[in-house]
Amino acid sequence: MRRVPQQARSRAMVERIIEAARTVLVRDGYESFTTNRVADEAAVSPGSLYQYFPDKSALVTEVMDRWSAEISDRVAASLAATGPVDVKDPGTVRAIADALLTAIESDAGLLRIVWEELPAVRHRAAQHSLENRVRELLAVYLSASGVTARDPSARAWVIVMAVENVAVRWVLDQPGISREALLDELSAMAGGFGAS
Amino acid sequence: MRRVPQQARSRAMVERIIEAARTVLVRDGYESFTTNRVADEAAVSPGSLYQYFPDKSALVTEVMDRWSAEISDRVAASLAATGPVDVKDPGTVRAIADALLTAIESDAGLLRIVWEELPAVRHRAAQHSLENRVRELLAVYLSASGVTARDPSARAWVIVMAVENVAVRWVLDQPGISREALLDELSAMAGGFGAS
Amino acid sequence: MRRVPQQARSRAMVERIIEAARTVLVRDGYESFTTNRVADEAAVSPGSLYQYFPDKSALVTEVMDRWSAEISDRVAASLAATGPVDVKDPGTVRAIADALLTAIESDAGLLRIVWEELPAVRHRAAQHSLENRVRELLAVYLSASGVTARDPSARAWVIVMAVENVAVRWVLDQPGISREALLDELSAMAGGFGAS
Amino acid sequence: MRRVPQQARSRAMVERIIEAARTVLVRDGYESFTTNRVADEAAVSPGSLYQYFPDKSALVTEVMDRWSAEISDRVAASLAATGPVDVKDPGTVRAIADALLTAIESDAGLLRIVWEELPAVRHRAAQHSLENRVRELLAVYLSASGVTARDPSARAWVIVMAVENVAVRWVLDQPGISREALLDELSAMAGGFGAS
DNA sequence: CATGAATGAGTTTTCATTCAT
DNA sequence: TATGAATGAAAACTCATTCAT
Repeated sequence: MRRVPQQARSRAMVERIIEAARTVLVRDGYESFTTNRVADEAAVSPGSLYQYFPDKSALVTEVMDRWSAEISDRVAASLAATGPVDVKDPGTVRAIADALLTAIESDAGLLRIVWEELPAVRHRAAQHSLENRVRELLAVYLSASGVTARDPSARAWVIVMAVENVAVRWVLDQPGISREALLDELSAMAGGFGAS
Repeated sequence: MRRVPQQARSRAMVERIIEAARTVLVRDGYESFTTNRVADEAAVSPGSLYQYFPDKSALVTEVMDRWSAEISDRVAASLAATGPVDVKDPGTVRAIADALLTAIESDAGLLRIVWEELPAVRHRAAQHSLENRVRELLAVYLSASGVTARDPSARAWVIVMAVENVAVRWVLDQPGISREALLDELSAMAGGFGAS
Repeated sequence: MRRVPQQARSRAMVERIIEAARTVLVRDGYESFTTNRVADEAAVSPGSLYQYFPDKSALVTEVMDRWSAEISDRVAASLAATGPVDVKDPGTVRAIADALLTAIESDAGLLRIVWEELPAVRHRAAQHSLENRVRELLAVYLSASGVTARDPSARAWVIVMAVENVAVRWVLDQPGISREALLDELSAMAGGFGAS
Repeated sequence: MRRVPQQARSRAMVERIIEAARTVLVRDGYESFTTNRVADEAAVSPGSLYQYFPDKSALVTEVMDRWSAEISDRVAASLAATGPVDVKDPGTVRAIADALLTAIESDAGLLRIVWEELPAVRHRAAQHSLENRVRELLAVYLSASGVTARDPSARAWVIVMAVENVAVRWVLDQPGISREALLDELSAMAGGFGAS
């Protein structure tokens, strides 16, 4: 029998549980997300689950926190890969939207759960992390670019909401629009304000 | 004891149940939405409830169907009140967005439940009716106006999604932006495409 | 199939549950007193139990309330059977103690549970009903008789406690003392104060 | 690292555990008395606890045995301090009751748990040690004094029970009677028998 | 010996649904 | 048809106890 350091053992167990939670969430949906089912899926006893998470919602929160961290990482990675963001360039919005799409496309299953099944009230923080990420990114561009509006913060808010929600819906609803066409429209939408 | 025609009695009962369901949904949230509670609220026995609805989710579906019909009606009513929609007028988007806001503002409580608490999977049809309504309206404008795009249907889809989601989030999140400013931004967003 | 009026049906069920609770309490003790076990014993589903009692402790409370009412009734009945209580008569204490013994002897099983197993904190009211009963009865005698003390209320309290506890311990511990001898001692104890 | 003889280490561990058990019992009550909590409080692993105690109830028993030994010691100490017990002196009962009060007052917290929360069945021996102690003491006095009764052992039993229970209730219920008044009544009660 | 992670049967309670009346 | 008492499977969570290290 292999020697496994304690630390490693518990880490492995936590990982197994979180992984199982994610699986159950995506496979069965939030209404069927039971602590017992997660324990089953993780091949772990219900008691063990409660040694690492104070209650069911802590489990969900953890899954969501990880998911939002992943999104952030992926957005950052995509942007880095695209090269430096020139804040004056109207292509910026496109790059950001592109990065965002890349990030959320990678786990559409969980995206659907987060967006459509989780009771928002209970998980607002993690749920809005996407928003925050997009807001941060666009804020830089918007303030730097020549875009003007009577109420700049209103404009920023509207653009963030629009880009975020349209991107999510495109991934979830598969409306038969090409990725390129979508990006075209999104940058037109944000950039077009210039003419207003 | 007055004789009440069966048909009428049943109709009244169904109405009472649906009304109670809506009340419970808005007052207590979806997590506390139990068939027993609805029966209580309707002053009806649980057994009766099951005489008209095969299961709990049918009840929710019915509430949502009615709600989306109301939204449609209100949008139509608002537009009618504003006067005829001139399809060439860039003010059209503003009018539509205005009508949409008016419609959803009138029952923000239920809007929140529908948007943030209901498991979307089970009620996709009703939930998407808003989109369909807006899509129909904008489709007319977009096709008639000079707005051109490489992919007109993509453009329409994006605008619909953007307007709808931004409007809903504005109502639910109360982001401290005036109604007028919001409408300004929304029409700029849609209209701005012209320059693209 | 016999027609049973609703009212009668639920009454019967409540009775079955309370009876089962009492049985389980006496047979298995408080630590094994489970809602599921009570439901089993009553041949009723756990759900039914909760239709009549808000929680486990309400069940216990009900059993205890009934038990203390029974005790009261039996004490009253015994005293009535003995004939009128002459408040000046030193035999009064004996009569009261006798009545008390008769009352608690009739359900020594439950007496043991109440006295030795129930967490006092949670059921103080019902648990002290014996005390109250004894206090009331003796209060009349003590105030009317020539018994004097520097602090009459202290004397009353001491006698009540002594009679009550000694009687209970005699029933529960079966110390090999005859009923008559016990009554002799108790009245000597209370009456003897006269000489102090 | 200092070498600690095994024996000594185990003794220290046992002590720590028992001490922790007592603390938890008094601080949190019997319903919250869990082996894990005791282990925590003792800064010891649950596994270690089970190396010295076969199960939870053995732990409780040990705490109670120690407690009753302490009571005995304190009673003895109080009596010793008061001076020699003159077996003919009617003040003897007073001295004994006084000693008893002193003993149980010193740890009213644990007294309450023992008297009101612990399932008596499981710990009868320890719980009755108080009685035994008092019985022994009073037995000497009663047999030596001129007190006569038809059944002397019955009389002894009654007095022991009365003194013990009244003393305990006085400590736990705080009935607003002075210590002196209580002692007066107790000795009157026991001594008054003389007149019977 | 000591550890403490892991266990899993068991606890209280809920609620969608049924069915005899 | 309407009732509502009854159901019972299942949920979240606990805790005395074990055993590999």
